[in-house]
Amino acid sequence: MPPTPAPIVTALENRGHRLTRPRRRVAELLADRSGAFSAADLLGDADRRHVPIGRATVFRALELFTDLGLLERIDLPSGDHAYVVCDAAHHHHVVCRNCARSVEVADSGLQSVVSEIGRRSGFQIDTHRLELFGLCPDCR
Amino acid sequence: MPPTPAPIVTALENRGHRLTRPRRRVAELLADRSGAFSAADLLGDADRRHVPIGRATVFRALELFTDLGLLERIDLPSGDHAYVVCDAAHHHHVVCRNCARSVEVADSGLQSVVSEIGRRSGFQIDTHRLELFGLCPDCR
DNA sequence: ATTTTTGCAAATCATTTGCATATAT
DNA sequence: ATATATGCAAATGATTTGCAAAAAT
Repeated sequence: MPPTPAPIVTALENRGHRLTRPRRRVAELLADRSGAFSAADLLGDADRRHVPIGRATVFRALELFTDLGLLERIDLPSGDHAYVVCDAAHHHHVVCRNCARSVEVADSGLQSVVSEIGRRSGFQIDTHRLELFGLCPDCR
Repeated sequence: MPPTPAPIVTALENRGHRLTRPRRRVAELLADRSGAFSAADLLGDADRRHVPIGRATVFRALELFTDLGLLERIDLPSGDHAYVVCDAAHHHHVVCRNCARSVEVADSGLQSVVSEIGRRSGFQIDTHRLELFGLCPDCR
């Protein structure tokens, strides 16, 4: 049985969630993924690798991991939902439209753009999402 | 029968789409909406006002209008899909998390943030989406 | 021992599709 | 006249739910 990625173990423990076998399995599947993927992709991985996990459990784990900040749920230009693994706290993702590879990017100056928009619009801005899509260096 | 909003009429004509009764009806429903709304919201409007339009037709009109740049499809923090009416060409939307009111905002300095990210990540960035959520002046 | 989590299958929800009919050009 | 668009009802696909059994603390 492959090892369960440490950050996931700690994140679960910190918030009093149980470290179950199915959650570990999902964590392993995630560890082998790079870039953006859908719930269906993960279900497919599990199937292909004969890792037994219930469909509902996968959805529940994705939701939990997202709450814990281990994943972020993004929306592709097509409108489909996808997930990306997160390392840092606040950041955004650039996703390759060809191979789905994704990298986290720092908030380079976005913060001031956001406050500028808040000022101009009169809104009190709580959240923002910046999603970027294009071609990664390899796919260019 | 209420008037069909002019920009919609011209947008359809320009691209050789037919100005049908159902599309006019959708256009009228849109005109009476402010802020972000879902396909279901619109279907609800039609129902409530006894405006007869098929469900499929509403979805098809929303897709068409989005292609024409009259609407933008956004994703709420909840992950639900929503639409907002667009005036300008390129812009982003701030959506009130309380009343769903939305306003378009200019690209204040975002362009340079995007190119900065492109440079740092090595990606060739084609598209980006910035969605902002918070409280509008009235809901604060 | 107790509480949380699982897995299944059924339910739900949004969106799409096929196709015969109606409508705009 | 002819191509396009509609409406229906059925299909699809993704995600969620209820609930009894299983596993983690």
